[in-house]
Amino acid sequence: MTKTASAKSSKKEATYLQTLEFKEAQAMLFLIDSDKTDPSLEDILMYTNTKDISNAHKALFSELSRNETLLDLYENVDKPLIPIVEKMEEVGIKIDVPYFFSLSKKYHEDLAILEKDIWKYAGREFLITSPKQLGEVLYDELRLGEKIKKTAGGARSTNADMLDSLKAEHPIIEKVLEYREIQKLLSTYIDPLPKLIDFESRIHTHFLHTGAATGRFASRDPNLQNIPIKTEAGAAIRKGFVAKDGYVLLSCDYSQIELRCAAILSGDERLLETFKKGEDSHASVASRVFNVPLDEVSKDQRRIAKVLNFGILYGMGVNALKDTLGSDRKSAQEFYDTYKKTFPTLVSYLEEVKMQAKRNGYTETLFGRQRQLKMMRSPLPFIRAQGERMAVNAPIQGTNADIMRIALIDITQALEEKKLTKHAIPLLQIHDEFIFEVAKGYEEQAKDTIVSVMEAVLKKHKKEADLIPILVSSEIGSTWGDL
DNA sequence: CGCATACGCGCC
DNA sequence: AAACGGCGCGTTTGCG
Repeated sequence: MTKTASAKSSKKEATYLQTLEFKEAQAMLFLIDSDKTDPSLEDILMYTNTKDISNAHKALFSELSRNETLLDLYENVDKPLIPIVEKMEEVGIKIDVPYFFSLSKKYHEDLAILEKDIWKYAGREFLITSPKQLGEVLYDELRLGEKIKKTAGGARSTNADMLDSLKAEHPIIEKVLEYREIQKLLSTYIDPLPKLIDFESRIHTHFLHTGAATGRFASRDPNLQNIPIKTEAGAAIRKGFVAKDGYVLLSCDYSQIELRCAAILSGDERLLETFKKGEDSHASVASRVFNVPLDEVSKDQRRIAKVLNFGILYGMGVNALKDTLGSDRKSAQEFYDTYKKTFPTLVSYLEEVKMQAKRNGYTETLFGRQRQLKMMRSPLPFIRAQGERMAVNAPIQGTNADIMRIALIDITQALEEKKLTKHAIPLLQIHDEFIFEVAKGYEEQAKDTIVSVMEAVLKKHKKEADLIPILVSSEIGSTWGDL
């Protein structure tokens, strides 16, 4: 059997010769204890106090069977998902290798120029990739920055936020930021990815179905869930992910899914209403918080509402709000208070989640997936606060993750029923979206099938939660960058 | 030399 | 002071 499966599938020697039995055991253990992310064989044997995977599997199934909800999740969601995800890994996604090479050449040249510029400004050569050395140059030698935030380890921070605030003080800053961006793209994506291709120029990630404590997948070796998109230089990388000849790429993503989950879980009427009406949710929230008509919401008001919306999902405090908005403490506090006053049911829901987490030691998603949060009972206030933030986020992120899992199963079934299995093939899952490879001529049929299945997940599996429309937007293109 | 850690940063 | 949830991964640095 897979004796060879390395202990913690350690970075270097990860062997992925994992049996179905092992993966099922992982899935069961993860449903029982969300902290057992990507459990190793040893973890599983240890937990079940058994000597082989077969007995461990039996033991886990027997324990899982004592909880109807978790057993249901296992039988109908996590277990059937295993072969589906395995198939996605096997298929992989094609990349345009010559294109990656040309990007590499260009960016390495850019990098060399930036390096020279930076050394010139610094008055000496140093390792720009070393935060320690960069800190010495900026803060000791060039004497930039008055009040420098410290890192967790006590060093003067040189992160992008810090550098941004120093931009006006010295031209070296902008160059360093550029250098960092290009260096990141080269070393993490552009240069490593082409080394990973198979005979068809396809690369194969490994999805960890027990990868994140909330129920999300993780993607590893390589991680294809963090391919750049934000900056122009980064987005260029997505153009290197392509459909094979005769096919196109199709992306289908849930829009505002986490905020919709928050609306459903909380039952907050005002939040639900913005989705019922199909409004731009950030603008709509802005209109309510700032008490202005929807069509008079300013750009800045919308921006603030967006930060508030996201902040709520993450358990953000006033301090973080202030930093994110770049505003003063007083107005941050006002925004925060007004938001809470505007969505009282949402706030009381979040309080309820924290209390439940403290009482039970775990949170639950809409579908009953648990996240363990024993830390809620810690004597240390900081740990408890951290637990509260996790507690607030876990049901929201986790419900989204459940919906994605169920959607993938339903999509697979629908494609089989419509005889589209060979013409529309799922390649990637990226938390709120799927990427498919679709045969030319089948674009519309595949898109319609997938979108309607995705939009129907809640009303099909959770009728009582069918409160607002769940919308999916889709794009078709010959490269990922076109989506 | 390999390994763990700190730091930083890519994505949702 | 401490920073808003969930991940994976690159480079540097110090250690055994």
